[in-house]
Amino acid sequence: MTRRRGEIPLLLAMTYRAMTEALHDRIAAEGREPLRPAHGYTFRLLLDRADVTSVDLADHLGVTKQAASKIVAELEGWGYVERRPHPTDGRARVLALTDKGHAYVRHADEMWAEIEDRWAAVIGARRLDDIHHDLRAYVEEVAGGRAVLRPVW
Amino acid sequence: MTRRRGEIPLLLAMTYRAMTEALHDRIAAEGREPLRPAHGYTFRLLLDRADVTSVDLADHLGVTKQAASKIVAELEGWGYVERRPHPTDGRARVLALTDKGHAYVRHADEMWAEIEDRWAAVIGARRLDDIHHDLRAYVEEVAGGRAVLRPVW
DNA sequence: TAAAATGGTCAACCTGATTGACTACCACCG
DNA sequence: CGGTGGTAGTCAATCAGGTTGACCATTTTA
Repeated sequence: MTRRRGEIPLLLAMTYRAMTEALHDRIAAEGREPLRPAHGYTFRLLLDRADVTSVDLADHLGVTKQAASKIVAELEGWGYVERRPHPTDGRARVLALTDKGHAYVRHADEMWAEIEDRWAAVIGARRLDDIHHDLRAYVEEVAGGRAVLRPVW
Repeated sequence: MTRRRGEIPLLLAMTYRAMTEALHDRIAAEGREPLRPAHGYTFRLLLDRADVTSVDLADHLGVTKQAASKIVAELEGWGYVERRPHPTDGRARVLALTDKGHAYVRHADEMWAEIEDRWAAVIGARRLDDIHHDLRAYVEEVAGGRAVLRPVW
């Protein structure tokens, strides 16, 4: 099949959209809280760093601190995240995953992995390695490694 | 670099997000109307089919007919789309691209192509062909070819 | 030919975001 | 010290894009 120049971005969107939908179907089937991508990106940031504040999160997600604060409030209400006093800065709060939060991340990772596996079953794991490499190359070399993850709207 | 299982969906999101941002920067730099992905998906549908109604568009975008109608109203206001009386159904209107709409699609295709080219410059056109093939395989074989394109959030 | 289904519009509301104003605290420089 | 400017976080108002629900006009079906 020949490729129309400029068609790739659309296919990326369709693929990611379909994968996200698959995940949300599973989350809904489990009767979980309506976790959105922003929540997932939040989890991932809290896993990577131990000193994250709301402002850091806002920056990471590419939203205002008010929006980030709302997300944190939701996650706190569901028991996935805690706000602890900052050790040295009396204004700030440090965000951290609770045990429940950690457990959820492991669970979500497994669901994503299974979704990815269905792709691997069609094209082969080797191909997926290549794609991984190529996507990283775009994000790092073309997009400058900026990891803003807010949804495309 | 070894690949963590389940990492691909996140990378897809980041890549698509970065590409979309690149496009929007260009659109903004040209001083154009704030066209969103939904507008682009609309153009593409109108290119493919000559008898599209608002309900068809709603279905294609995965939104309600009211939401689709608003999008059409915007595009009509900007002169990209026309609503013509339906030849046989007195209730319906047929949507069609104006000349300005067609010109914009050509322009947008070129912009997407250039964004894609920057990726090709890093990983090679051959790799991009493979990715094209693999993405299509996911969309068709795993996601069942459903082409709902509404944004992920 | 009456009843059900469909295309489209209007209006009210929901939600996730924004902007703007404000408080409390920190950091630096005189 | 101490005041001045910057920063973390909250509250409140508003916006934008979407939804639900009611409705009319037309078309399709029984």
